[in-house]
Amino acid sequence: MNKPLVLVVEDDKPVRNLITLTLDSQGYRYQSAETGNAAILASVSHQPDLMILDLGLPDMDGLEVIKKTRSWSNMPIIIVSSRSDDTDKIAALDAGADDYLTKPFSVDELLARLRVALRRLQYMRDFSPADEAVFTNGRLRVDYAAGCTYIDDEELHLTPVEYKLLCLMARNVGKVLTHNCFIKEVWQNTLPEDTPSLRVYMATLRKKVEIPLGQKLIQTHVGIGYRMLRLTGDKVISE
Amino acid sequence: MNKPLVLVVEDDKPVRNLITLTLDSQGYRYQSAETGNAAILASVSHQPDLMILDLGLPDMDGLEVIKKTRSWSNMPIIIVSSRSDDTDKIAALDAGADDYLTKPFSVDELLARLRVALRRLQYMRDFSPADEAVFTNGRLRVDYAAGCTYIDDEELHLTPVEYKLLCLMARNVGKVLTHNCFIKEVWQNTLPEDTPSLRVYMATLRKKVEIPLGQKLIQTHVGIGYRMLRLTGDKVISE
DNA sequence: TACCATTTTAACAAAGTTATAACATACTTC
DNA sequence: GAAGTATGTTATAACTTTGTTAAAATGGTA
Repeated sequence: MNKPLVLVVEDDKPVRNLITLTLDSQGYRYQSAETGNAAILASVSHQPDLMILDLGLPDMDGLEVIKKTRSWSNMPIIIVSSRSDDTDKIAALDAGADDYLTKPFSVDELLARLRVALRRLQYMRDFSPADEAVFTNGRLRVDYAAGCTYIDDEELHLTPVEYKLLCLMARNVGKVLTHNCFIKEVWQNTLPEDTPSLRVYMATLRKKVEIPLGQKLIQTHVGIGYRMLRLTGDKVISE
Repeated sequence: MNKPLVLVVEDDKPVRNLITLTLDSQGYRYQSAETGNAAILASVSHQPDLMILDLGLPDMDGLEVIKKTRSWSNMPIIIVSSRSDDTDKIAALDAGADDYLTKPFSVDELLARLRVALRRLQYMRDFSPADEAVFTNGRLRVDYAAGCTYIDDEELHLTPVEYKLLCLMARNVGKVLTHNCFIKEVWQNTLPEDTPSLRVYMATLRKKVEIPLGQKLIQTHVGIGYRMLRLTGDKVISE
């Protein structure tokens, strides 16, 4: 998980600031909401990794927020509340919250409990049925979950860059991708005027993929970029 | 989960009784231990679903119990302790505990937090790849329940880390696992510092496993990670 | 304390990957 | 059709990652 996104739901500004500043200093990304409705909206649209939720919100009870969120998500929810009563804690936990801290709380403890939740989340993601997503195009097959590429049932050995390029084109079959698009995706944020290696990689990819396939797969668009052709079943003789 | 089994580790008899009686009344099965060593023994041999752990034990620090348990299990651990200091909480949570209650605690809150942990456990079991008790790949066999590894019927002696690495790959046969994936799983809470040890372990694992097998099992994906190959064993009788 | 097994660190060799250059070929424009 | 530009190809060098070994730290145990 690269910089987890935490949704902070808290109407009291000083407390909210305390939390968000702390999160920021620890390298987390965050987003905040002051009301229950805003929280639900934000959690649906931004899909945060975790929610820190105050129970006393102006527009609706925190319990409602938990229940609504749980109707579609299993994201960890950590309650931070001034209600220290047992019944409140139990109600929140049973409604689907993962942890409950009573105000005033220690920032360090909050961080520790946040780490616990994220650790578990990571574990669940690692072990949950990884996207069985497999891309197929003619006899070419890319197994994203396994990180492997096949032609028929022969495995292709691709270097990381080659694999990334192929995936990028696979996820956009039929579309022309510009040079900049490739460079941005594969070489992240390096200098934009560097295309010579892209050509080299295309050459090796073609050698590795088109030769065993026996047909053209990567099409050049002069002055623009490249695209992967959509292959039909067995043999295609195009162009 | 039919009647979850809870391991209660607590040397103070009245508290222990309070907890176990409560568990009993709620329909949980339980087992108790008064010392750290007894706890570890019990958790290995009886494989409880969850552990309730007091940090102040006569023979060893509770932190040690957490760490030892975490070296082979991901069972939920709920701390119940009289130490209310932040640093104690943080140390325990970072060592692998899932929750932390300070004495005196409310029985009802403990039960609620227990339900949270079990709820999550259930979810994880539902979604984790069908946990077979024994993994077989060609002539390699890993008995998860017993924690043993065999080639043909010869037992392999693996250190804890080696065993974990092998299990991780076994549970993901055919998939490429990234370095980070290994580090997160095996070294739990250490940070994304580059771990040269991983390479060393792979080397020893290969020596221990591939040599007696007589074939390649662990494949390197440069710049990415490793994966275990699915072997088409000679000795496989049926699918 | 000293011993043992395990884990981590360090150093270097080996292997694999990526970038660069040089040249060949194809394409576009006029 | 020629000039100029863009792309394809190949080889090589620089670089990064990985494998391997040994030694040092760690931690548990008698």
